[in-house]
Amino acid sequence: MTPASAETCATALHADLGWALGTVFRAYLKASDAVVADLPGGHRGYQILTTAARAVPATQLSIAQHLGVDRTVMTYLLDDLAGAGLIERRADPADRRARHIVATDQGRSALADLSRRLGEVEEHVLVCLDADERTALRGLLRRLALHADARDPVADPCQLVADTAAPTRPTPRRRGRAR
Amino acid sequence: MTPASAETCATALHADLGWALGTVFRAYLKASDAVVADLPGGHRGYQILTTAARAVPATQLSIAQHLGVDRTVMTYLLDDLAGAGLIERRADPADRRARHIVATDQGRSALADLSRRLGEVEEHVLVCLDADERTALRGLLRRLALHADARDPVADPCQLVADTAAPTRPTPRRRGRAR
DNA sequence: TATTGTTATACTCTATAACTATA
DNA sequence: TATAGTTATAGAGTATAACAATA
Repeated sequence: MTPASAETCATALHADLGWALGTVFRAYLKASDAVVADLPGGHRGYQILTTAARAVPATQLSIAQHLGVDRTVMTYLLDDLAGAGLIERRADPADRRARHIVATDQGRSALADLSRRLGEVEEHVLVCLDADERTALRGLLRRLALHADARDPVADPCQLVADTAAPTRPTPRRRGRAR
Repeated sequence: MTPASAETCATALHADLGWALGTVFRAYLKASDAVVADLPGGHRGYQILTTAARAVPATQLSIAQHLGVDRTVMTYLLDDLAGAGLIERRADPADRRARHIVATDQGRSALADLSRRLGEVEEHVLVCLDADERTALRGLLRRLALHADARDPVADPCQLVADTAAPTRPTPRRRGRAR
């Protein structure tokens, strides 16, 4: 076991927002895995269920987009949730191509239980922050998420990095056999 | 196009820390994709490079653990980074099983360029927050990430959800053919 | 015997393409 | 013609298992 481990690596990356986001996100997923383990679709199943329990029904496509899921994957996820009796697909009277996703009574009661337990997990993930800091973080993340959700196109970053003078070489992203 | 879209769905999920984290993380990945597109390993390649550029060298395994990557995947990632001339594997004099990962000169100059451009992307992702809020968010996320990084085992959540009275049914997590 | 790193393989997950039905 | 949803399939990504070298 080399001495160069935890805090060394951490300090190296502490300025990287991407690393912090990824690490916290992974920690959340890991901490909440047990709660959603028996739910079809896991974490995404829970988020679908949350959307489906709302008063105003959303279509498969709109849910997929706002959850960052491909629409073909959404089909499978909904198949499983419907198979478990948690959601239903209903024809959109205004557009017979689309389906409204609504939670069943069973889905709502499952959601209530899951929400309570995930709330506990969230607090546990934030355990090293005090009450004010937790509120602040939740608020900031929520604003960022809503902002990102609103303007999905993400046009600007393309301009930001328009001067893409390849920093290394145009490696085709896939591993090479060499050693 | 149904009226139930963006803000409807968003309000439904705004209380969910997991959704916010995932959405912001995806937004970051999307915004920074172009910057790391030509770097072997993409985002993870960048984080490995950051670690490799530090004064105190880290081993493959320690990097893998702190980046949430399987050690077998780390081998491939390092193969590509080494193939591009950005990092080197050096024998750990204290333990000849382990390899120290160090950045080459080329790797350091590539890292400098990438860091600058990723910094711009980060600011762009945080564009809807003012300066104080950005600092606050970075600080809070950093503390959470360091905390999660320090105690990887994540023992507590298992106790938190010890009373796992399956909320739905023990679905084997995989999709069923039924419709 | 346990651990680091490597390799091959099997597996999971995702996305592409093609199709149906609506608009 | 374009869009919502479905399906099959190919492809990317991941992890398991087995191995070699070292502790």
